[in-house]
This record gives sequence, C-alpha cells and structure tokens, in this order.
Amino acid sequence: MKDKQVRVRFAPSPTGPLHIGGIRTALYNYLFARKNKGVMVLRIEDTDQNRSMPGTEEYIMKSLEWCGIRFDEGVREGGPYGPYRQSERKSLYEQYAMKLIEKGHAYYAFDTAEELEQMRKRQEAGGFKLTGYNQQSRLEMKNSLTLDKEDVQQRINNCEKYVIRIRIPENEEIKVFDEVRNWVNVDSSTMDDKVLFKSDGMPTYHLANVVDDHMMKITNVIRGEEWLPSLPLHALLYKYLGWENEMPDFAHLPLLLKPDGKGKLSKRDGDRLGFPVFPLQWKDPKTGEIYSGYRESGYFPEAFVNILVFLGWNPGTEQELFTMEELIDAFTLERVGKSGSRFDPEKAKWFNHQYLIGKSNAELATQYEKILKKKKIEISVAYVEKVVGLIKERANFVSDFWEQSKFFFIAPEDYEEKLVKKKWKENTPDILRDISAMLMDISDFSRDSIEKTVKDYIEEKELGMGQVMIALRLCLVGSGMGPDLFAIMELLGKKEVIQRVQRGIENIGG
RNA sequence: GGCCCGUUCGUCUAGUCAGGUCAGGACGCAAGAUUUUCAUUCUUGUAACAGGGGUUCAAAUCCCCUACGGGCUACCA
Repeated sequence: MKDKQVRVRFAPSPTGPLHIGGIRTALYNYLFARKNKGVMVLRIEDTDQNRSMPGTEEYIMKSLEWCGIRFDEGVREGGPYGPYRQSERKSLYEQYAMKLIEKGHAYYAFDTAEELEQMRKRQEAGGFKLTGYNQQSRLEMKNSLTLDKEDVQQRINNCEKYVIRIRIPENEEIKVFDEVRNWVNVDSSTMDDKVLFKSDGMPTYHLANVVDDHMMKITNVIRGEEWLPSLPLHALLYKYLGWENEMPDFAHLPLLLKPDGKGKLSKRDGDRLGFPVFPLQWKDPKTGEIYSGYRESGYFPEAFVNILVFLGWNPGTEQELFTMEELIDAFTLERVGKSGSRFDPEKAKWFNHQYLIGKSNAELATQYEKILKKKKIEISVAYVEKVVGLIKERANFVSDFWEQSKFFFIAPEDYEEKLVKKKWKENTPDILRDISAMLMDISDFSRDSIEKTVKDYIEEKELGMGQVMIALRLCLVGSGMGPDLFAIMELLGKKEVIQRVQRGIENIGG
C-alpha cells in the first residue's frame, strides 16, 4: 500500500447542503492528498433516491471551490475510474452482491417492512441484549438461509421484492485499525446482518462504498467518526470480496459538536446557533427558507479554511495562521485529535480579522467599493484605499467598514449627545472658529501641518487637548470614535473640514 | 438497552506513545499602559489535567473501576 500513489476521495451524498463538518472532512482529504502528491476524487453517493435534494450537488461543488479545494477526478472533472456518481454505477454493484451470496457470505431476504417491525417488537418485548437482523433472529425470518432452494428461486422468478444481507459470522473477533484511534476490536456476534443491496436495485452505502473505493483504487479513507461503528462491517466486506490485501487505510475524524453540548452538528441547525453552519448561503428549495453562509457573512475563504482546519487538528507549534500551501506542508493524520470539538464564533472572527489586516488596502478597497456603490457613493479608488488603510485594523469584516468610516463619505447628521453634554462648553464655538480660521490659512493641508497648527494653538491658549479635539471630532465625525483626527482631516480636505466645523457650531449651538 | 469512541482552562488545544521543568499557547474575559475619542497595540492577570483506586521514589502521562459526553443501532448516508 505504501508504494502506491495516494488516492483519497470525498464522498458526500446530495441530500442537502454541505455543512462545516463536511467541508472540514473534504479539507483534510485534500490536504492529505496534496501533501502526499496524491489524487483527490469527488464521488457523489446518491444511492438513496428518496433523499436526494435538487441543487445540492451543485452547491457542494461551489462550496468546495470557494474554499480552494480542488479535485483531480470527479463528476465534473471526469477521470479514468468514472462514472463518479453512484446512481450511474448502479449496474456495477449487483455482481459483487451475487459473489458474496455464492461464497455464502450473504443471502436473500424477503421480509416485508411489517415483518421486520414485528421482529423488532419481539426482541424488545423479550428484552434481548442483541437486537436487529442478526445471527439469532435471521433463523426465524424469510430468507435464503431458512427457505429451501426452490422456494427462493420461485420467489425471485416471481419478481418478489428482496434485499441481500451480509451474513455476519459468529463469535469472530474483528480487529480493525484506525489511523487516529489505533486498534478497535469488535465481537462479530454483536453485529447485525446489514442490508447490502436494496430491493430497488441500489446498493446501500456499505456495499457501494467498499466496491467504489476498491474500484477507484482509493488508498486512504478519511471520513467522519459516525462511520467508525461500520468499519468492522466494511473490513468484513473487503475480506469476503477478496480485497483484504488492498484495503485502504482508514482515518475517522472526530465530530464537530453543537456549541450547546447536545450532539453533533447537523444541517438542520441552520442559523439557530448564532453562526452559519453552511459555507455558502443556502435556500431550501422546498420551504424557501434561507440559511446564511460564511461567504455571505463576510468571511474570507482563507480564513474559513484556517478556522476549520484547527477544529480537530493542530500543527504542534504555536503557528495559527496558515495559507493553504503551508497547511499542505504541515498536515499529518497523526496530529488529528480524538475528541469532538465545538466551533467558537469569537475565534472565527479573530481569524477573519487577521486575514483582513493582512490584505492590501487596494484589495480591500475593491471589495468595499461594492458596498459604497450600493449606497450610491461614487468616489475615487485612491480615496477609498486611504480610508481603508485608516480603519481596517478596527474591523473584522469588510461589512464592518461602513460603520467605521461613513463619516469619510457623508457629514454627520447628528452628534453624540453624551459627548456634547460632557465636552461642548460655552466657549467651544469660539475656539472652533479660531481653529477654523487657522486651518483656512494652511497651504499644505497635511496631517503633520494640521497637527502642528492645532497643537500650537491649544498650547498658546492654554487649553486642554481633550476638550478641543473632542469638540472637533464631534463636528467632523459626529461621535467619539474613529482613527486619528488629524489623519481624518487630511483625507477630508480643507474645504470639507471647515464646512463641517461650521455646521457643527450651527447644529450643536452654543 | 446493546456495541464502539472519547474526557486537560468557558472555547480551540500543547504536553500522553518513550512517567520527572510553576501544566504551555491562542480566542474570550479582566486590569494596567498608550491615546484627542472609540478601537488597535503592548503588558499583566484570569482559568483546566472528570472522579476514585492502583503501579512507581515520582502519574495529566501506565493499569483498573465509575461518572459524564458523543457516535452507531434503517431497504439513510
């Protein structure tokens, strides 16, 4: 297995949008593939026709693309092991189910839903420890183990519905190896005879998964921990199909938990948790309900990836910010944790902030301009870039920019009352008129010369810095927030500054 | 109920395999410093080995039990 080219797959079922847990699984697969110079496959597991939801396959691909996760083979890319949609591979599976029957490892079962229900009730009433269709109960059901040959053949000839179940051996210790948890032992007697092939002619996950992974030459299966209980079943399948020696290595990832501590995160959690569970906004085609996405919430894809990768993995160093390339370099399955983790919205914001301040003013300005355009503000890129440079440290998202910088584009309409009460004195208007006049005379209206002028004036008149500056800020910004006032003045320009001071004096009065 | 997996600050985690530094970092929170304001930044602080038994000179680390959490238990994946 070691010399072969590494091939991994991400195999979602299109039953709904991918949530952040699914993205993380895809991400780990991707990192593992790239790290080992391997191939990444996207396989769509649509064996349950009833649960398929329109649009989700497209959604899955768009989401992964947004995250920067690329596939080498898949439904869109094609490849030598296609088709990559299980519904299109339907005809492939039956022969393997038949092979298992021939070898005595599987059997036909003709039980109806009602009969299965009755079986369950009997077991419940009897207080059985082991429940399900198992080595004990299969003897009292309608299947090719209990029925005679002719009867079975006749039922099949009559087109009676049947499923094919695996025949789990008795009292066999099954040892399976998981890359993150090491050896897991299971007594086969506690397992049940899972359906491998459904009456609609489709395989179940278990069969399709094993067959496809084998046919697609998958070397490493990296999937969620919810699959760990079926690993012994899959191991048995590999063995019975004669593929034991080519069985892939398995790694089961710890689950993402709900922050309120009840169970694993699920698609149904939507926005209930106070943060999105989906990468991209999703509109439920049935209900029309809209669920928010990280992209629409203003997260950068690099930040999103960085947030997710740390939910269950860490590099063992103190580095927290990673580009995709750095992640590929640093990623190993050995450093994947064993316990489930909760998403922390606060830390997520911090990550985005880190990426935001790391971006160039030009890039941020381009994004901010889209928002400004919607507000019907047309202004030079150079100006927006300068604004962004002054405020980006104060924001987590580009969508925070407006709140942080609107005074650069529109003069304040009203003035923060508390501050007016506290700092706007009787003589304030006179002081501001003095300053206004002095600013008028500055030929080089730069931050430094404004600062010098104002400070000299304050010193000369023996005034308090705070008193004057806050009054000025009120006129220019409208409130007590914002970056350095001299920088604001330089950007606004002489004319605008003087106008705003004028208006401030008139509006606040005195 | 049964089977399987897990458990270190509020959260993400390092440290566990090869037992021995005040249990380290980050987010958050708090305080202080800086500042014309808010924020940033900087400094400091806050706070954890689930519990109990062993083994050992020595246990977060190895073993056992208990508790708690999670997953699975469909002709769903």
